[in-house]
Amino acid sequence: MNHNSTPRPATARGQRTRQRLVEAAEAVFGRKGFERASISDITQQAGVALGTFYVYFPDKQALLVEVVDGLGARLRAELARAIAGRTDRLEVEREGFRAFFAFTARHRLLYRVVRQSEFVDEACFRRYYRSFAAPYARALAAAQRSGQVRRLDPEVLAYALMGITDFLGMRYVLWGRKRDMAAVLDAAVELVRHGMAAPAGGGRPGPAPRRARRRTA
Amino acid sequence: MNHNSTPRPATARGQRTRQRLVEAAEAVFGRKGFERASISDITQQAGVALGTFYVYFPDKQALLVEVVDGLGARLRAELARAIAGRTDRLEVEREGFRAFFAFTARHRLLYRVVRQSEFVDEACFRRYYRSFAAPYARALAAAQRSGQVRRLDPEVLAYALMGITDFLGMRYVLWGRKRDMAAVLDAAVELVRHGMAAPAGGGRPGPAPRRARRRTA
Amino acid sequence: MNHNSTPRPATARGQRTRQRLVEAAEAVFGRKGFERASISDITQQAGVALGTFYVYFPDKQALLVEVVDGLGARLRAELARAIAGRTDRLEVEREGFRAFFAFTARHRLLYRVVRQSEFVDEACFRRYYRSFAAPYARALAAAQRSGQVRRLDPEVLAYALMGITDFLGMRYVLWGRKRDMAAVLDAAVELVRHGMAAPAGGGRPGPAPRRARRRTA
Amino acid sequence: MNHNSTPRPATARGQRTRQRLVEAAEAVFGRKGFERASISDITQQAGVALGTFYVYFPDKQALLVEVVDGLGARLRAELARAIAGRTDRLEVEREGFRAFFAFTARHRLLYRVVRQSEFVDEACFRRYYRSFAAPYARALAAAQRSGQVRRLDPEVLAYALMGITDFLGMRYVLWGRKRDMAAVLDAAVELVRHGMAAPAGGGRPGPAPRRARRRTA
DNA sequence: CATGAATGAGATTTCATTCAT
DNA sequence: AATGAATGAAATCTCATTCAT
Repeated sequence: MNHNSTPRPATARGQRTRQRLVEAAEAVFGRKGFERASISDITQQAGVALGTFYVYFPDKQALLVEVVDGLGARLRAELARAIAGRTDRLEVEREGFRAFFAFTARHRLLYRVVRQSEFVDEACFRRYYRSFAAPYARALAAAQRSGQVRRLDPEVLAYALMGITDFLGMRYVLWGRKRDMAAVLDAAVELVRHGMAAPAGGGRPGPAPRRARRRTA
Repeated sequence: MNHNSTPRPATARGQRTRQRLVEAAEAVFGRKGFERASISDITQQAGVALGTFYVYFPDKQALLVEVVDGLGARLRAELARAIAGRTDRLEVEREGFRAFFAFTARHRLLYRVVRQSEFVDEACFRRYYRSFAAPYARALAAAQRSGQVRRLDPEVLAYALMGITDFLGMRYVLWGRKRDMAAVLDAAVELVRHGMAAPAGGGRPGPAPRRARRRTA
Repeated sequence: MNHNSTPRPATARGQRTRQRLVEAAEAVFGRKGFERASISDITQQAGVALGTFYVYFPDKQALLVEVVDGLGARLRAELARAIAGRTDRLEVEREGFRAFFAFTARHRLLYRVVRQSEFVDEACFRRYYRSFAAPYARALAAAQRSGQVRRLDPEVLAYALMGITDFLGMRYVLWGRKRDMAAVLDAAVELVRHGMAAPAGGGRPGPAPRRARRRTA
Repeated sequence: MNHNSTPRPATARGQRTRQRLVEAAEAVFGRKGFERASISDITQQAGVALGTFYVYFPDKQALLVEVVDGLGARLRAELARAIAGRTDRLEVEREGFRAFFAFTARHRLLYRVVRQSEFVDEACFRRYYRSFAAPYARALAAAQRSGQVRRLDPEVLAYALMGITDFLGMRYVLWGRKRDMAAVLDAAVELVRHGMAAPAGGGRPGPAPRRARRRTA
């Protein structure tokens, strides 16, 4: 599943140069956007000459694909680490959300880079989301079989949960600094656990929405 | 630089020309994407000379902003029409989802246009989502006060619900033709209503995920 | 000697509009330079519509010519007023210098407008300077005949004196605010009167350069 | 915006190309004027592709500045050569005038280039004149201390002398072919030496203005 | 491997001028 | 007389890509 056409560099020096370019591209694509980022921006950021780019990549698009695929892989690894060993599905959801927000906070450009790919290489863009959705749906299906999770189409459920995470990350990690992420996390998990319908007998004015118990940043 | 340098046209003829440009831009941006669409593409589509563009807009970006704002206004109007007169909050959610999917299906290209704006005029992009989130959160808060909706931070709830809709629209309206939207709608509403936790006593292998009762396309 | 081709407007309203355009052009040409000033800049400054320009002038160049000719005429009139009735040639020089500096201070854009014409209509540019030089040279020749002025080619003398005035105006009226113009005037007149050779017997360190007796700005 | 965005070329080939562009610009700016000269004119004259221009200069303005600065440096060098070794101040003035006229005659078009800079980069324009005025004034001050020159503010004197040269150059080198430059030179030097006041006892009709003894072209 | 000069197609943008009203 | 919409030629500037070293 190698989606670009240039072979891996033969020498260790080449490996390093290539890596520098990928990292530079992540920063530059995130900052300026794909179209506005020039190859020259990237090579300057990487500290190599312009022509060096074409030693490693056939064109700008290939580099974006590599960056997006790489970001996806890293995020998947981080999520796997966060939920490793847990069996309670709602625990898993909570820790998955938390890990995603943390990753987003550390890589604030992630969204922009991934989203750019929609207009450059749609296959890459879809692959990104599918690479999360597929195992997610499988895990949800397993949890349904074990009776932990309501019987809904697992793929629909997976995309719905990803949508929640994505939008809350955008709104509260990327845009907002005003709000305690722990409260957002609690609210999201509560929604996911119980749905938005008020608990039975809840017609009378209840207490104010639960505020976060400070747990983590 | 000057955000108000092009005044509204003084004559009816000017109004018409301007409108032609906006409509042409919707088509061209949707078809080619913002960056790949040239001013010349737009003026050709509109049937006017290249220079005419600059009579009405300072640059391509200004036109994108106008298109995105207009699109948001139309979608908001459609949503308002869809839920008009309904009082049951979960009915409102269902009809809102349905209307959103229908709108998306009719303007599949414009989904892309909105997303492109993130890299062109981020304020416009955020404004787009906020213009939905703000009234959404207010409506949810009202439904909480009337005891229909669980007490969660209304804005968080609004963004979570928008995330669900957005991702399901992307996955099943834009990408997938394979699946019956009614089933997706049902699953989403069920999730929203009850959450994902299995109903009490649901340990035994239940029936397969519910398939949609055919209602709408 | 009408150097442009459009006839005078027939109505009083037309006269006024035309005059507004000339005045606007003076300001705009001075501020932005001829090439960077657009017809639209001028008509906006004048408060008329774009098309109105072509009612009165065949093109931008004709307007510059009119502005330059007009400025020359006004300056000549002012100089004539300043020296009227004086017979002592050095008095005349002093008052001429003074009037020029005063005019320049009031019309700081004069230089820029006149100088622009060199690249637009060289005939106009030369005419500007010749219209000063010719009577100047005649007056100097007369003063030579009456024994007031050293016998040098009067035209050379005229251009030399104009050069002095022009450069001192540029340096001290346009660029510099640090210096008292009266001192500059005194120094210029002293140079013109006696030349720069030190007075006989002036080998020893003389007094510091004469400072201006405050007379006028 | 970035005034240093184009670094010096790294290779000898680059140096040569850059130099070719500067020389082409001198020719083209002189021939057509700054505004009427297009980048394409310059690159064609230099025999390189259009895009090559932007490898070495951020815009046309930067090239003009380079041309003007270079021109000033060359003229200063020529003046320095012309007066080297002379101690008599009036000899220095005469030789300076002569060198200036000769330079102007050889680079008649570049006179225009310098003047254009006023409307493109005023700092450059002022720098041009100041770079002559400052050492000129210092030299005059020294000559005053040694008793050769009348005590007048040296900077005023410098600008006055530059004005004389400039206007005589314009009138007799650029415009006029009718007159022998040696006569102009003589008259200028005589004015500078003695001033315009008639010598004592000069009331009677003297001889006609001295005609040039043929010395130089 | 690495370099950076060179290219030229293509995009944006400006604006003098025309013209129907 | 006055208007302002419309034009399209021409200019500037960008940049992915090639290539000789």
